[in-house]
Amino acid sequence: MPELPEVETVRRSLSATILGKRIAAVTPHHPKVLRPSVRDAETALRGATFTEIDRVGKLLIIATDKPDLSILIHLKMTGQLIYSHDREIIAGGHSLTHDVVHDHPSKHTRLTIEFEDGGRLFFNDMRLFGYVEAATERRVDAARKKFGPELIDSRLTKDAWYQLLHRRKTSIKAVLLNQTIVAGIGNIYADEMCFAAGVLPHRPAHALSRAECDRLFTHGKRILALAIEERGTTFNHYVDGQGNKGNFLRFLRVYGRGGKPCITCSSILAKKKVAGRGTVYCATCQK
DNA sequence: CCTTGTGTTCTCCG
DNA sequence: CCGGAGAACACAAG
Repeated sequence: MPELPEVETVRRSLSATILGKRIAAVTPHHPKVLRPSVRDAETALRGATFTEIDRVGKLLIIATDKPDLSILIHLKMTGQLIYSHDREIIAGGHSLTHDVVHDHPSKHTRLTIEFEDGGRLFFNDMRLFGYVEAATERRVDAARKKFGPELIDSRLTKDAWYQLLHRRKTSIKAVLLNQTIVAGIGNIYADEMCFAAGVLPHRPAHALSRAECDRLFTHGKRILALAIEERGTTFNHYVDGQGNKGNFLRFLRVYGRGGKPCITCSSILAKKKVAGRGTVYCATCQK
């Protein structure tokens, strides 16, 4: 599942490949992926050049050189954005190589954006929850406003973090997953943060002590930073902008490990639904 | 039946 | 009766 570290990795990898390239053609392979409508988005995108890629939480915001046009992209659960360029090296009139980096479009490719230099950007999404949206500045501003601060934002202080959490009556897991309270955390990192902080995910947020909130703050920042460094977690579908898997899977201590022994105390990790999501935790290590 | 991110809708409470 | 919080539902495919 693409969460903040995965989307940030996609942002960085695509920033190195698609910026400054003019869009020659937009080919939708499924009607519900392009917003606000297939026709409007196609018209807006054709001839545009991507100038900068920003990210808020799990949402990518790509600026263009067209007036009042940005592109919002959300990968949701199974979305992938993969850039591919069929490289042809011509020497002495002969084509020496023709490397097709990826087998695309695949059956889950919902959109292909072709650039004038021959490079192509594929939007794949098995589940069809993700979208590519042509947006005005007004729309982008409205989208940005819905997000709370990010845990990796250096402007977010420990005190402000405590203020965000300690009044909430719902579970700490539901708070961590709520994008309007804190942006970018999904099911994988929520469970990892609770484990690292020694906090049971179903505890009401307002029942957490200052020390427990501080531990969530410190470990949360550490986990997200390390996950970005390791280019994200590939559990099922996630790949970066070049089709490469992330390396953070080997750092996971609880997610996906329900029924297996705790890394710390060897007791069997519990698994149950919290905040409507599958949740793994250690009933011994987490209080 | 399970998996999950988020927008929408419903319910509850003061 | 309004507003807000929180929970439940809808979506989608394998």
